[in-house]
Amino acid sequence: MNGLTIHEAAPITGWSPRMLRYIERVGLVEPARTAAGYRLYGPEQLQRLRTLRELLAQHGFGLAELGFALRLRDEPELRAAVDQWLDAVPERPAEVSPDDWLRWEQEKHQALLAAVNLREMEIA
Amino acid sequence: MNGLTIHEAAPITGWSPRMLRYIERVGLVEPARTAAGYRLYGPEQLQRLRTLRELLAQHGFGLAELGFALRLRDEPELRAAVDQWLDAVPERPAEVSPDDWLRWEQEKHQALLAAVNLREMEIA
DNA sequence: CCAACCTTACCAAAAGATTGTCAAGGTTGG
DNA sequence: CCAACCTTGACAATCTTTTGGTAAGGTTGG
Repeated sequence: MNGLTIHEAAPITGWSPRMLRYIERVGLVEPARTAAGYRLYGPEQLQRLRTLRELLAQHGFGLAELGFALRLRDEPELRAAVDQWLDAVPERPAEVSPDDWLRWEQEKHQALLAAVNLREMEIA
Repeated sequence: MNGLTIHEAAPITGWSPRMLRYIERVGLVEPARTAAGYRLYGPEQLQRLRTLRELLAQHGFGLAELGFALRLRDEPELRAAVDQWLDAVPERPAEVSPDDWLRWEQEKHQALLAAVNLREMEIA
């Protein structure tokens, strides 16, 4: 039996047994298992669980956010989509010429009508 | 008046005025302002708001998660802390020698006692 | 074999995120 | 100046996430 059971690991790490299972389901800190399926927390896992407490406490975020950060590094497609959206047009809207703005103003009413049409299409 | 007001931008983007303010508070899509403080949505913001709809719908996550991804790129300290935690010991716990495991087993009882002491210190 | 563990799977309370609505007040175009 | 916008802020309904508990059943050490 090379590791601590969930009820032994709980008081050491500061998490409840319930939360240790939850943390595992989110994908952070996955302990080894015995042949029968019992969780076994080794030194690495215990250390990780302790630092996890500090990490969440010091910067103000939760398990969901950290789980999302994990997804971002595990799923390249997701990472790419998010990065692409975040990278888009962060610059000042100053490079638009007066002509463009004029055209924009003229198309404003048109755009509103288009939106109404879109709404109707969604309803139908 | 180079841009759409919040009630004009709403039907075009598919978000409600309330949500446009919420999206701004999360840090995604911040429109320009008039001297009096009125929000002005330009072509970039409108495009961003439309793609935001798709992004959230296609991959299953919400504004909070995307807001956290934004924080990760805006706050280097946060990024470093999260990366450091996620990078830690992802390898199999197979490199531990039997001697180490023996020592670990012997220290197990000791660790539990230490945990109890810690608990008492927190209470006091 | 039995007491004391462990497992998964639910139900539900507490907390947080999302969304609407309303109130009090400032801005603007005619 | 007035109607029709806009602003921020607060309260609240709703939905999801977080957390605890409990039930039904398998595992283990003595």
